[in-house]
Amino acid sequence: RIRPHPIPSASMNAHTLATLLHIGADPDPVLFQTTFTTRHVGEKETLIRAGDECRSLYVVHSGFFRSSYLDRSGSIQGLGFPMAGDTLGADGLATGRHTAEAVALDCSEVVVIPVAQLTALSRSHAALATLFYRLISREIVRDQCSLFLLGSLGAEARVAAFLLDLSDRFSALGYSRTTFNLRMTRQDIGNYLGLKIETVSRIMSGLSQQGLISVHHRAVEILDPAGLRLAVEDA
Amino acid sequence: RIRPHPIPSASMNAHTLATLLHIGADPDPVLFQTTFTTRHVGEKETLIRAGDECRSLYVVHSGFFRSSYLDRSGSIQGLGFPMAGDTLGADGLATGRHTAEAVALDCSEVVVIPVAQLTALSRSHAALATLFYRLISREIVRDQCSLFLLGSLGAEARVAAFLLDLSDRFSALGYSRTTFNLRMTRQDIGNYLGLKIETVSRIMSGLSQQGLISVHHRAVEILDPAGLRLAVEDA
DNA sequence: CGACCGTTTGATCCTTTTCAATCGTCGTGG
DNA sequence: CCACGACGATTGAAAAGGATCAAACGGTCG
Repeated sequence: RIRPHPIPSASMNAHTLATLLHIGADPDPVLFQTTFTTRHVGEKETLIRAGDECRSLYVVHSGFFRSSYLDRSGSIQGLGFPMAGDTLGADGLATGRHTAEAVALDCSEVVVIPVAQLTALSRSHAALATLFYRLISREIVRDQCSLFLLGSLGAEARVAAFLLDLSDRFSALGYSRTTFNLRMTRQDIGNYLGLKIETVSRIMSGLSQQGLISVHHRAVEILDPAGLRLAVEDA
Repeated sequence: RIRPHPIPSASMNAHTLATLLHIGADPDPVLFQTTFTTRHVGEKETLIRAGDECRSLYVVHSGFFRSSYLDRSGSIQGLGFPMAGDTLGADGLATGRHTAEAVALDCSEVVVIPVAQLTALSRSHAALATLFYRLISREIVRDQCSLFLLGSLGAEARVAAFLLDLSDRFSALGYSRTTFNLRMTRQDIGNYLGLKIETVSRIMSGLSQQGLISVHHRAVEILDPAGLRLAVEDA
């Protein structure tokens, strides 16, 4: 599906990028001089395909993605739902080829960081090198949290934790902490949490009946955050 | 437990490090000049504690580790069993504090890469920057594979995949691909695979009865690698 | 030799999956 | 504008997979 209108292209300086990433950076003039281009990604468009050569990293500027790992045998494992400030493609640096794919669930915009610039800029400016290392390391922390979710928590706790995580992230971006629309399908949630979609649906209903949330398809309202946190803990 | 004899300390140049990591590097003379110190870690000694300030990354030179994520509520999630060539501590770069701990299961030796040198060397030598980025990115790939294990595979498949992974890694280090001793307890395996120790034990016995492996406590022999791979696939 | 720690095995319970059917919503075309 | 069709979501009942509880076994170290 080709976008009918010209693809908007803009640029962003490194200091703004650091702000977007919530990574504190000294107001080094070089950070203002260094700019990256941004790229538009249409809804349902695949930004990164598994097996692709890794030419750039991407930092989400706006929009919403789904990233997932594809096994040769066809089964899929959701890895996360990156949104503004999150990084895409850091898995590709290791071997030069991406192992995970990234699809936009919303019309989105990403900051493009060519790998060539990654090393070139690391070389010229220590502040940028630090920025990049933190960027990539954050992916590790995020993945390890997900591992904890999948390995140690029961189904209800996983869903509760998932909703609380979304709540926090939306809130951090200035959206409502309590009321939001899920951009992903139940299938996507299931793939991410290691649950079948019936289970996800059932547990959503269960949390609703407990009065912790209110759900209508993709519209979610968090009624009792403390209660949800409790549902995560005691599992 | 204090080691009674003096702690051996040596150094390793960056080219040797790149070789250890199986990361191809041009024989740049600067790689030979740049050296890192190594550090001994005694059996059961904790190299990295969750919450510690992140001063260095470590690359395992010899030995065997267990790394795990600790939740505030006390529950634990195994993250992996790093051995020679694997990296420890890359989670700490994001915030400056480690979120995961690393314990030596064997008497081990690690190459120390101070974070200060990480940026300094990235600045002076592009080849080293590339090396470091690959190093850290590889952790992401590894974690994402684990996510797939936990999210998409059943208990038997997880154990089978775990054994095959160990087999590959031991083989890559020059040890036997078919016969090896597990350095970790069933509990450690369970924490890593998101299974209870009884389940791990039962499945080991099951694989043994199917003639795929032979187990006696921690001594494992892989009798039918293809069969094991099959056990991973069809789950 | 005896105590302890890690492992194995069995029986039962609980959670999640599976299979199946229905409902609701949105988009399309009559 | 309404009807239809497609897809996603929900719900129920039965089955499977792990967890839990409980007990015994085996090796190691004092």
